[in-house]
Amino acid sequence: MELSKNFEPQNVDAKWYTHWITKGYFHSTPDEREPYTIVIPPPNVTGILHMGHCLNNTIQDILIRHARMQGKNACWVPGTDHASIATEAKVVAMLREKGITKSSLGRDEFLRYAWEWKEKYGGIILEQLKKLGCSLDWHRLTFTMDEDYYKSVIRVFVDLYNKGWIYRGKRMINWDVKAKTALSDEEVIYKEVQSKLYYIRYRIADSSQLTVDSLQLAVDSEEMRNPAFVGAGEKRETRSSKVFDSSQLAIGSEETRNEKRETRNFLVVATARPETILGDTAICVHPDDERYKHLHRKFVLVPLINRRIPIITDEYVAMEFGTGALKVTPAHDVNDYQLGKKYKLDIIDVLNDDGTMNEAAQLYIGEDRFEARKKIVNDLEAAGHIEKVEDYTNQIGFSERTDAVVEPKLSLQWWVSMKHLSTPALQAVMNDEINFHPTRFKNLYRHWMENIQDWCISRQLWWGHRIPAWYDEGGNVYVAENEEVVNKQYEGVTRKLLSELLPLKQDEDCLDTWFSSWLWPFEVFKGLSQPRNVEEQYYYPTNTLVTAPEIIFFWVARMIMAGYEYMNEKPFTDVYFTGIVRDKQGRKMSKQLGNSPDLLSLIDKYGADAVRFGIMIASPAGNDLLWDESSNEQGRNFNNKLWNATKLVKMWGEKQSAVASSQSVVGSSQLAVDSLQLRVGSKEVGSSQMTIDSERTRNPAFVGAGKKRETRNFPVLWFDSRLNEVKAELEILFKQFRLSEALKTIYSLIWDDFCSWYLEWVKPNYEESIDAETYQKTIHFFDELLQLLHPFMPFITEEIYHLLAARSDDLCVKQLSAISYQSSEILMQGKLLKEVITAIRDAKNKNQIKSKEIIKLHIQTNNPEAYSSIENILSKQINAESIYFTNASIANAIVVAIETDKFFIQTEKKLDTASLKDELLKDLDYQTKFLESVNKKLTNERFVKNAKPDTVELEKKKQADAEARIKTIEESLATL
RNA sequence: GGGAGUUUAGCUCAGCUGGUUUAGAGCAUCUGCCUUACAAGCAGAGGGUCGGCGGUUCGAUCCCGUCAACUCCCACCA
Repeated sequence: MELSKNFEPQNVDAKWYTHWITKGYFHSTPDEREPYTIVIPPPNVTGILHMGHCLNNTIQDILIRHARMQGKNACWVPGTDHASIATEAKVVAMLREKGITKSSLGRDEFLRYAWEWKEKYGGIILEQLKKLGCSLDWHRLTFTMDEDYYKSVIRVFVDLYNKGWIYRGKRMINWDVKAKTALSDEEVIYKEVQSKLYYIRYRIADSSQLTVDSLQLAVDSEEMRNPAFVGAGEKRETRSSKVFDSSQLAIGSEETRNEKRETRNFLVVATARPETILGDTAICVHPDDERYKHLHRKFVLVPLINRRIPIITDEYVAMEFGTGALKVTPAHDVNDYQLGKKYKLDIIDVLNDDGTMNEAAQLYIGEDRFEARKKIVNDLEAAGHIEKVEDYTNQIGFSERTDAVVEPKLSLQWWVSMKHLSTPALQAVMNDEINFHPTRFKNLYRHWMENIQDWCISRQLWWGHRIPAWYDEGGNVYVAENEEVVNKQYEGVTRKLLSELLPLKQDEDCLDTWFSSWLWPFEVFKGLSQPRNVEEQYYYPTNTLVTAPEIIFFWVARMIMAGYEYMNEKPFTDVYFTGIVRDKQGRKMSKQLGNSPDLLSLIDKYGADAVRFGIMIASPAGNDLLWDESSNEQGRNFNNKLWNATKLVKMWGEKQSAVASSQSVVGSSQLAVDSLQLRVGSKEVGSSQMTIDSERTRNPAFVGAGKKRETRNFPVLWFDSRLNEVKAELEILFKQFRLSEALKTIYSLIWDDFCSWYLEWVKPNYEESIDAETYQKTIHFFDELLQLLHPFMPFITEEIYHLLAARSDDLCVKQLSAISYQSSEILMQGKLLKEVITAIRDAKNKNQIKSKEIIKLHIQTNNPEAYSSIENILSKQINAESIYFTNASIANAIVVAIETDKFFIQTEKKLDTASLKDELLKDLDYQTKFLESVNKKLTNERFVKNAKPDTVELEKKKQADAEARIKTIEESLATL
């Protein structure tokens, strides 16, 4: 069969994926083997494969395929997340295009559309994962809103409610005005924004107004902390009447820093959000601020609407910021809200849910907050209330999902108290029951867990798990799995009374997406819906979680909590945190920037293997990677290298097998091997014309006829040891999750050791054929290399595996063989051989001797034995017609020194002695300096006394070697 | 403001808890090759006071301190 010039992945990838699926290799069922389980971080149903997914899932596939080849029962569970906000946003947008609004549809109708959308588009990302080669067990596909899963989420809610850990409370939350929903802190992204700081004059209320000293109430710290107590604007009429002392008004006013400010009549406040002054209910200054001491307990008027608000004092205010006076808008700022609670201020919410001004604002009703801002600035200006406007850079929160500016908003939400849940979850990580890779994420985790905040779990959305709470018209709340249970549970006095009234109404809101995904590691095995079932017992706890560090709190921490709470066991043993994929300039890949490449077109262009290679080659655990398309080229080139090696070996096979089939001897004995040194006439094609010509066979692999067999086929022996050496290294790298390193190691083993050295060493001479034993060994080595590479690049390896020989099995499930003996002696010899070849090639190159040009090589060595098994390879690799051993220096030759041996290259060509001399002098200089540094150590008594004996020995050897080298170089210089 | 990480060749990174010659890869660069598997390749080469300064040590890229730059996370001064 003729193989194409280059590897063409386009036809290969799909063929093998289908084959693997047909064979059921990815499907796992419990058996007697040790399980190795990974649950996929479920991508959003709205998701489209991006570089982050690519990295993440490639890593998981590598781990799973590796485990599968190690003989473990590998199970990788796929699934998708319903992603309430993201999906609802997509569905709303789709409906909008059709001219339909969500509210006009009603909940049930809307959900019908949403499900339809999910069925139609929700599986795209899964198909993309198949293209990438992910060996997921598709029988186990799970969706976070599957019937059983849904019920389990609800059950968990009810359970936590009954434990008293879920409560309903009013609190300042992040409000997404576009999605009209609450956001958790984690869903808010702060960005630096250029804005303006407006200095606004508030007129000080006239002397007939009241003072406010009694407003400075004691702080009820208990109430401050417990969000459950935060009642709706518990306004209290606490202002006592006290006659204003007008004499205080003028005092201190001249001391203000800004003379121009009309302090006598005005108080100036700096704000970035002038539209919120309509919700102001106080002005706050620092109690020690001399500039404002005369204003304590006085009032000001809110511009434009003339609401009278008190001036209060609190140490919270930063004197150096702005004017040192802070406007307090409890409904629209988290800190102001705290102040409002502390001083029992009115709470005036001036915004509607969609971010427009409401009636309470009095002005600009129905206008968007940003529109209102423009208008109020004009109006304030016109009324002389603006003192100045400064440019100002501040941090503004944006919704992660809709990119709308987040509005702090007071609202009634459902919360989970995290104290009880977090304790075991923190311990598990701190005492290494669960291992983080890299370990430094432990610190981050601990810090967060020790300062954990209660979790706001309600979202004002329809797509998701509807909160199982029912209300009667009296405002009473009933929580249970469904309405029937509510009715049953509350039978008796309360319910009897209620049943005569209006029916119960279920909470309109849904649960936060993470409130379902924290059950993922066990609920994919129905650990909660069917407790203690066979699968859960077998697969749980899972082995490795692979995820991005960004969601360590969103998801990882919460899964650990849920695992201990509901399974009494950790959800996974190892957590591998991938880096964040960035572009060449170090920017995070994002839709907005448009710097995220289209993965499918990359796969089309380079093949899945090359893309997998590209993303893996430089992505150490936990470190970000700067991704660049050129890394795919490296992957593609590697594909071609493998492909060409295949062509070479197959070519040998075609020649070899034609003869071997008649001989049918595969290295069964020493004699058989010798007799198999064949040659095939190059021009003849038919096997009948093939000839055996042992005389003419000079396969360099077989040298030193008198040697013991073990030392004879040096390339095979060497590569065998080298391969096993690397296998041992790889085992360690896999244990440490250093997959990028592992790939580099395999890459170099294949490209350098196998292709550049081994294949060249065993390559038959022109028009000769390879011997059967070497050929069989080569196939065997190739198989093992493909196996090592398979987890990283599954498609091409499977393809080549089947091209190399007729197979009854598949590489995908081929079990890795045990690591066998490595001969350090042979490895050392191989190293020497490589060094000598390189040095002599370099010498030829430097002397303008073409590599093809034939030379004579003389070796001066104390140990000619060391060369006996490698000299034939050596002469072939450097194009030497003969190798001689000598005791004396050879005149007019290029001299190369390696350790204590000297190599004299004789050639027809006239040598440039001047440049040779330069080279030698340079080397001499280097060696002399080196020797000095070694001598310095060895003459240092303290070094000899304190250093480990081994180290001293090593230094002594270095000394001896350097001295020998210097002697060699000096001798060589003398001969020139 | 609090915490973490990074800083090694032009670029991207190794260097696994102090001595493997005076630090390694891969890209990129340069030189020579269309050599019979591979020019998306082969054979070679050059390139680094290991961010700065101190300290510990016989010895520091590695340990400690400090400064600097960059990145991320947390907190949010209107």
